[in-house]
Amino acid sequence: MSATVSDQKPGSATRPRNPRGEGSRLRAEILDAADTLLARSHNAERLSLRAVAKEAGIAPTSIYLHFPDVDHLKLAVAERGFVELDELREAASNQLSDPRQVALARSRAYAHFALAHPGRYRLMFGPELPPSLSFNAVGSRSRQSFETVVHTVEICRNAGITPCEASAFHLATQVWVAVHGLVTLRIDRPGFPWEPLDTMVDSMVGTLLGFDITVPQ
Amino acid sequence: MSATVSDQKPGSATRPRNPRGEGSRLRAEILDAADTLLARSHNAERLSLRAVAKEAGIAPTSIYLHFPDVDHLKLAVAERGFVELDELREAASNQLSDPRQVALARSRAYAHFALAHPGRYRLMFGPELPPSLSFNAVGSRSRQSFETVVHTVEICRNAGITPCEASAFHLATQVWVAVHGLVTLRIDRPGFPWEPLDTMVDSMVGTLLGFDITVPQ
DNA sequence: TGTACATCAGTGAACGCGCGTTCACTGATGTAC
DNA sequence: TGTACATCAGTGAACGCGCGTTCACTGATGTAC
Repeated sequence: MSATVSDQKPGSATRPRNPRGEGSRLRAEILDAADTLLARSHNAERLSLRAVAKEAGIAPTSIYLHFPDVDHLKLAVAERGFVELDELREAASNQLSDPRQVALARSRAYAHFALAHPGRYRLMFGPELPPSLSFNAVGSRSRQSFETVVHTVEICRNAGITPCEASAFHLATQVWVAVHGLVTLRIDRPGFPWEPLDTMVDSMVGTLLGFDITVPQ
Repeated sequence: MSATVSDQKPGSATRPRNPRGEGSRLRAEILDAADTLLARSHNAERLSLRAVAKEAGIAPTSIYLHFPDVDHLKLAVAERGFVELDELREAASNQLSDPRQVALARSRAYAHFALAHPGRYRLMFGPELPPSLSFNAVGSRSRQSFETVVHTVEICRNAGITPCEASAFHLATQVWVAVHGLVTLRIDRPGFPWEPLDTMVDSMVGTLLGFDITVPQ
């Protein structure tokens, strides 16, 4: 058990600098450290630049090599979260053909992501990012993410499943806000006597989209 | 326009002390100052003991005459919020007899309260209060507040309006989380192309409770 | 009627902490000549 | 082959700020004797 040069504890002061030309590796390390921090203390903790630097084992000033300020760091963390959320929803539904099953599976995947990563979820959909970063502008990651919900609902409509008088945008918005409310309250009020998560997601999404939740597999 | 002794600017250093025996007046002044602060900066601001003291025109230490720590101050602010929310819902529905109209009017009043007082709403339903204050325990103000939703749904069920296979608790929970998701996202993502608030509340609550939204007045 | 004392409604200074950001710097590695 | 210089990947000290909380205190008003 002899200590060697390659022994690198996280947060150790002997972190080796990246080789020339590979400075951008630190950017990923910073974002990883932020995710770690958010995962560790999911109790309403805020992300701070200094805490991220400490977790990454670097000086606070080194963050500025890759982000102009702390808000842009938060933005980058949120954007990585949207990528992961989209991947999880895709993975949960790409083997399914019934549009109803697709809608339910994607909604469940969304809810599971939120409850598995409450800190990241809050950064993505909560009040911590300043509105100046225009996170809900058309074309932004979060809007792209919402458009996949609209698309899923449109497939249901084209299959004649949902009530035809409501627009896909209208229904997608309802599904989004309902599942968002469900997961945020489950995170923030864990003492409430919640029914099982999947049961509630299926029930609410099924009702809002106008189909029964017990569809054949 | 001569200055007299009774000229009391808010935050002035010349705040007169309360008469003997009336020290508890300050408690209400502190809570008023907290509400003012929350109303002024509803952009994700946190309530701080020092900021409340400054707004009330007192020394930070004076808060401790009435609250053991900052969390109990926040708790008191939240509890006043629940009282006001209950009053607003009652006022919005006490002239109505149709159970469907009652359910919709109370839901709309809830949503209006949240959007009119986003800072207070976040304190009541968000992550800012430590779970140790057991805010969702049976019998707490927030649980009492939720029980009124269950009661409203029960009246609908007894009138044969809602689908009979779902329990009132089940449906009330769905209504609560749906409207909560709607108002928090409207607060935190004001750039999204939202449909009118009342339209969305009526549509979601009507769908979840199983009745059409265009009921006769 | 006078006075000592208790109570009440607060205040003021100080503590140690974490925060975002700035500025000047260090020291290794590549490249031009 | 040697050397001056530019670039790159970071660091360290310091700034002013707001935070929650502590401790000892002040000064007015009531009450007991």
